[in-house]
Amino acid sequence: MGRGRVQLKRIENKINRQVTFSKRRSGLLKKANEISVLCDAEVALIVFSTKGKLFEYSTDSGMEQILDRYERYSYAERVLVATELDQGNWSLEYTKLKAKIEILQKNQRHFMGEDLESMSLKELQNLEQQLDTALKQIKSRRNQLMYESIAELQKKEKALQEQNNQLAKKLKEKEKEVAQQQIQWDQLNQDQSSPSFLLSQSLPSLNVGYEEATKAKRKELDLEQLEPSLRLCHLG
Amino acid sequence: MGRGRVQLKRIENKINRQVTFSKRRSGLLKKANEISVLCDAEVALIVFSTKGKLFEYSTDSGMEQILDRYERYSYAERVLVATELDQGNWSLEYTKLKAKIEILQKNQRHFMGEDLESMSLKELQNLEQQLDTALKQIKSRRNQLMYESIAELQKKEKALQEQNNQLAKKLKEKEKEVAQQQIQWDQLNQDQSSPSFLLSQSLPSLNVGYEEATKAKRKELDLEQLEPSLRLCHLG
DNA sequence: ATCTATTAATAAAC
DNA sequence: TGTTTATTAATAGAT
Repeated sequence: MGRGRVQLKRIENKINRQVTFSKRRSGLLKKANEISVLCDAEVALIVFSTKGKLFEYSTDSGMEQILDRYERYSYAERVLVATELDQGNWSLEYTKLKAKIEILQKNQRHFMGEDLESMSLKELQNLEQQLDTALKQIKSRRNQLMYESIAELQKKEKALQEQNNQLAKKLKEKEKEVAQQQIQWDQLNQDQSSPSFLLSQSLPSLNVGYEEATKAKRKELDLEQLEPSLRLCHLG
Repeated sequence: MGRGRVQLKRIENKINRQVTFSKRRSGLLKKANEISVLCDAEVALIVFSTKGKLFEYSTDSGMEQILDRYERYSYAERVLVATELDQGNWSLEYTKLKAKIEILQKNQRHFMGEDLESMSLKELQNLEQQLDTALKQIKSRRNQLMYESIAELQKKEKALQEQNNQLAKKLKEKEKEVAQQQIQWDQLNQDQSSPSFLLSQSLPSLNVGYEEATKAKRKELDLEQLEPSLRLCHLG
């Protein structure tokens, strides 16, 4: 039927094959429907194009029901055949897996942010949410490690800062001490330079004055200098 | 085709119907085979006669194979097509998404490292690679931020450490200075105390005793108290 | 997608 | 069922 007859073999021309597929497919579906109606038969027709697109026809009883009926009907026979051909199971498994991978890859494209044009907002939202969940698991361990690292560094920083403050404080006090002694030293120096000639004249009252000043100074040091250092040791 | 056309309705005459069924059945199977061969399509055809007898055709990949593929493929898609027709756009979207989510979730289980028993090595390899790629993108930004944070903390730590060292150094020098002045002071004190007790012999030894005790104490504190605290700073 | 020449399918009869 | 035949339907190739 058509201009010239066709051989029953795969049409190599891609375009021709596609066109023929389209035409014959509709014809097949039509005939499936016709026999179903005319002859009161239950028909299920499944066609996958080369590209993997699905076309189907089924009597109004519904595809699922017919397939169930088929399963029931052919159960015994099929089990036998399957057992007999359990050597052929291998290539069967292969085809099975191939088909599975087909689906996985399609979804994986979405997981990888590709092929998103075909997705609705809602679908994208779902995808995003699921990806978030998946990522959380994997990021978890790494984050944990990094957070620990940061926390430790911060702790270290804090400790160093504290020590820094302590040292600064101590330093300041030491400087004060130095300044104080400088003053004393200067005073002494002064006291000595003028009474130095009195000293040779043996003036005793100066000695008492010196003792008193030294004693006071010593007391001050004990309180202000030694105590802080002790405190530091306790804190360190 | 045939003598006179036929209406598309059930043939009431039982004999006619049976005859037509037989003829059309073989025609249908033939055409199914033809499209399969010509167009490289996967076809499954199941026909139950009124009497319940089964006739079937399937591409050489095998009926079971095709039905499995159908189940997988149409699980989501079929629901769409079926409901697309008699439902409005709104519930259409809903059904569509529901079906799609179903598929996504199945694959997402794999993406989340669950339900892996059912996966082949090849599938697992694919999954792993895809996940790696996807994760890289998302981890990138976060890692960048965290690395920056760590680097900054380390820099800060180093600066503080340096400052600490500087302070410790300065402190040491100040102490040295203090000690130096102490010596000078003591010397001065001695120079003064010997001529002074020549003048007043009443209670000079008490003063000397005080001086000596104070000096000893001071030394002890410098060595045992201040040094450890400095050491601590270097280690901190 | 639409058209048409041609083949294929098949209804009716045997 | 299988054949034959008249007729319609399907469709290959072209537009």
